[in-house]
Amino acid sequence: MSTTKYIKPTESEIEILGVLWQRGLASVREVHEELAKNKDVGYTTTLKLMQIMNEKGLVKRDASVKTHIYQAAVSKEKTQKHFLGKMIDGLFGGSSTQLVIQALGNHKTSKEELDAIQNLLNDLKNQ
Amino acid sequence: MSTTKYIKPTESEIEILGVLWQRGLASVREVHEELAKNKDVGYTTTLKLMQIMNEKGLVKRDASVKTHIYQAAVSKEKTQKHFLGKMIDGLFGGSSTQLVIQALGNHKTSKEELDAIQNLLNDLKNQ
DNA sequence: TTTTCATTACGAAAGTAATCGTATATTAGT
DNA sequence: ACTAATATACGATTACTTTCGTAATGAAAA
Repeated sequence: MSTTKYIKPTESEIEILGVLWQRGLASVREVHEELAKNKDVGYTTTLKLMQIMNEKGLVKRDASVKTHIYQAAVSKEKTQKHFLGKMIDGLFGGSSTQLVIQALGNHKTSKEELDAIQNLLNDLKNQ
Repeated sequence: MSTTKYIKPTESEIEILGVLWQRGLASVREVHEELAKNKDVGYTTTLKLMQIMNEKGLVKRDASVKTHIYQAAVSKEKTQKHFLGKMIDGLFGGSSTQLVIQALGNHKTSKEELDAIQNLLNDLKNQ
């Protein structure tokens, strides 16, 4: 039995995790530059957030070098799963199917993607 | 051009909207009793939230009677769409397919539901 | 009419998230 | 060794969300 409790990242924290999931390792500055592409925010704000995330256990860092190097300490899949479940319960009446239908209906999906979903669907049907 | 800007409901506000979407019309007490089934919260808290939601334009109310009657002023679909889009962008790298795969993979889905998705998929393929 | 009861209005506090200015420290270049 | 540049640490502020106590209101019952 695990006593580790789930720490829910905030919206800003998810943005930072996104960069770390993509890069693997990154300094505060690298993360900040990436975020700054999409929004106007100060460097120390990003720094502070990442420090807080470190305290919470959302990221880990190597502080043995001058420029601390960070990495995500929570998995992308687990986080996706958490928020997906939350959304299904809160907005889709517990029906993942409803969510799937909305997601497919509202976005253009390429043939390749449709095929990928078709394959998954076939697998599920044959279980 | 619409100047109406999207108002993002908070988590508690979504719970209230959920009740209103389900019932159509409801008093504060009715909403509150519903919420109280799942969490421990005071009546005036629910009241206050619904008053704030009214100011924000998330709900409308008929105040001509003693017991005000509320209804949602934002559609379920629009709200679902908004949060879905946000989640796809923030957590699934913009790929709705990735989200669909996760959603289908992590939840047991009945044959009927799989068929419903299959039908939608066929429609999309034939477009 | 007076009391009682359910309702709304209001304000303030507590909790959480995000922001950034300033101080301090460390490294690299001159 | 001194200076400049870049980094981290820290505290404080602002904004947003949730909470609920208390007062005011209005309707129904006694």
